Amino acid sequence: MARAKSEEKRLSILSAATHVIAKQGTEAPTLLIARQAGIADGTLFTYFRSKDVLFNELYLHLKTELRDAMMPGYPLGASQRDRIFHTWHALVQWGIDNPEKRQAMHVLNLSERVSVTSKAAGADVFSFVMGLLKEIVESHQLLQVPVSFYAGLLGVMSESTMDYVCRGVDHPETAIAAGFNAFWRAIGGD
Amino acid sequence: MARAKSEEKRLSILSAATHVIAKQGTEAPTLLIARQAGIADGTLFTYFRSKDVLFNELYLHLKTELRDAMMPGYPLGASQRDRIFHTWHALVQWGIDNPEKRQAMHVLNLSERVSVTSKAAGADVFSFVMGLLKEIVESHQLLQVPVSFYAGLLGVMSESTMDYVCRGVDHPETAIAAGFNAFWRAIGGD
Amino acid sequence: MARAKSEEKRLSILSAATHVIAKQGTEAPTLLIARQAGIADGTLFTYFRSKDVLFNELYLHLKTELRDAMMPGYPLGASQRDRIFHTWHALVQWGIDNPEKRQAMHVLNLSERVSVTSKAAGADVFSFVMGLLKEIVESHQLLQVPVSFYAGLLGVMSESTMDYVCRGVDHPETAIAAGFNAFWRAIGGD
Amino acid sequence: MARAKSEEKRLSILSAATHVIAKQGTEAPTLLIARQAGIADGTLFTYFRSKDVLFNELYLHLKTELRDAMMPGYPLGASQRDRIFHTWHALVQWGIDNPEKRQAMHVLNLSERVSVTSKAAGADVFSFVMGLLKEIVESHQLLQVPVSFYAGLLGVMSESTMDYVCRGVDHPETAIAAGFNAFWRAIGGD
DNA sequence: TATGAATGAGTATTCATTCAT
DNA sequence: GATGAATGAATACTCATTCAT
Repeated sequence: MARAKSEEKRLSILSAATHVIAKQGTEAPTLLIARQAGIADGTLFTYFRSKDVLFNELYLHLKTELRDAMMPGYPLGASQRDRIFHTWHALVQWGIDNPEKRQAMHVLNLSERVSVTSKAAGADVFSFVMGLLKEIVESHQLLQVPVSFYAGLLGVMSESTMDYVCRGVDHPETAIAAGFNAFWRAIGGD
Repeated sequence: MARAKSEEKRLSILSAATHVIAKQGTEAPTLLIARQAGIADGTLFTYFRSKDVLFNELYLHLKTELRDAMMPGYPLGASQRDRIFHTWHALVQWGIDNPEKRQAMHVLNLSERVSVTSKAAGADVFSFVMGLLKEIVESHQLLQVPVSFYAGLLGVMSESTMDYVCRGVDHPETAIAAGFNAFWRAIGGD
Repeated sequence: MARAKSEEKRLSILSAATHVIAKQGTEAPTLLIARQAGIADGTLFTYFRSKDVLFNELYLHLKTELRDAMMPGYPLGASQRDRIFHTWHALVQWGIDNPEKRQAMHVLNLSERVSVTSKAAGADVFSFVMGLLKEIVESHQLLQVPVSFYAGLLGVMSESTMDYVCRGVDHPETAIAAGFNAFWRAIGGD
Repeated sequence: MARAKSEEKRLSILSAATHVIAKQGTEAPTLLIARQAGIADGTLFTYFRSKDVLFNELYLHLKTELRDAMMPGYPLGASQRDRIFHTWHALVQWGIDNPEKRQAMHVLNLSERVSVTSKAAGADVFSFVMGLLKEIVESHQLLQVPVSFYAGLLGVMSESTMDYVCRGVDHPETAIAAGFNAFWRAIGGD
């Protein structure tokens, strides 16, 4: 069998890895991840051939989960602003609700251990956002630089907003909105 | 007297460390740094007591260099837009001209090895920018969130711009300007 | 279940350490001990958390073994002379039969790596000898100095005797007896 | 020149080495010895070709000094007991007065770094004692074992006495005498 | 399949000794 | 001769991965 027995165990390893990576980075020993998952050191390697494989799979796992969190309630027929706001809000809310997952994703993004291929696959998650952004940016005539540049801004500006909220803030919704407004202006809105 | 400890050698270690950290991260062996600097393994430790000391000193060294690069030509009496543009331009230009230094600084910023003290000292570099931003943001009445939030945006949006340019682009100045315009709009400019 | 941690392997590490310490002292590399024990470098540390832990455990292991060698055949109801002679003989005989263990114990006794706690525990081995010596010394009215002084003499005079025998001698029993007679006279016997 | 310039500096290195070895053993870095002697690290090696050479020379230096301390006031025509007591007293007194030198000598005696040749040369220091002991032991008819055995007893029993006194004692002379009496009885005196 | 003992390559730092100044 | 920077071999311990049980 290509994949080992218990799916539950697989998930608990991914969850343990998220926790450990968020706290200690990618140099944390696999032993810690195994302990956190409640399994023996060696067992980890029946589920993931190597540490790098684990990290690549975790990266995609997290990206997928994030995408799934961004879908529900998407207002298909609404205005550009409402649609991109929904995306922004779902993204930031997920980050705030799952700080360890966000931190782990961030660390993995910078790690050499996650392959270019995985990173490319992870970027696809945002492909649907690209379409929306393209529509907006074109209508705003901001095409000196490609849409991917504005997609990048969405990424880092939302991260900035999450960081700010996570540092402790009285009214998260105000912050989320302020962040969005900055982004909306940045891409020529209003 | 014996050979004096050579400032030139010290700098070549810092430079080697920049190169190696940019490529491999902070877990790269000191042996590689020494080799890159053209010295013996042990010699590194006559210049820096430990790996951590080296990394902390390098961090401040890079921050200082960046600050020095942002000063010349600052248009003291000019408009808000011109002043913040000068800052933006110097920052982005330095990053484009010194991709390894930028990457190393980024890695060190995230590293546990660089102490909170060093990071605080490094942040002071941008204190003069804070003043300018405060002036702008207040005049634009964007105070639902503190100025530090917009300072964060300056950081990540300029990084985004540098990444974009470094990925290879025909007209860097266009990209730098496009990035600035996005930032300027984000902070309420028009 | 996985391989159980083998008591046999633990003992072979202790034995290898005895050999190496006797030859090279406590500064001998752990690599040598591992090689001598027929295991991999790193395996040593699954049995003993650190070099110091190994040395402390070895110290107590040897002390315990020595005590066990001194017990059998102790003539409970015999004269003072016969009882202390039995002790002397067992001690010297063990030292002659186990020159490496004796040397290792000696080296460990002087080493900073063996904790005060371990040394105190090791000293308890001789507590029963202290009782006997006290009885003898008091009956000989040699109390200008405390019994511990004469216990010290027992230690160094028996060591001296072992050294002498180990240097190569025709009739060990004659030497053992001569050494004992000197000690017996030293503590006021006869 | 076979020997470097300042005899004073040579002596201060020997003195520094005594101090450092007594405190830290023979594994103490030469850097510490140099510092203690008030000279540069490298200078030590113009006076002593290597660490081992330094230790061998120090060993003989200390042995010689001890011999010199045992000579004055030797009662040539006196009784056996008085002559050996003088030797004993001088020896123990020197040890009490110079605990670091005694400790260093002890450590060097056990060290692999001091050659067999040096140790043999060091033993010669006691050759004059051997003559006296021979005379006594023969007259006491204790010749089942050679005189060297009783010389060994002199060494370890006097060491034991010094240890006892150095541990802190109210009347050193009483202890010195008690130790001597034990030794005198051990070699058949009465 | 699960376990955890066994492996051995990898790494920061120390230190005796050399040698440029 | 004196200095102390330069050298690089040496060493305890860690950890990803394998494999006997």
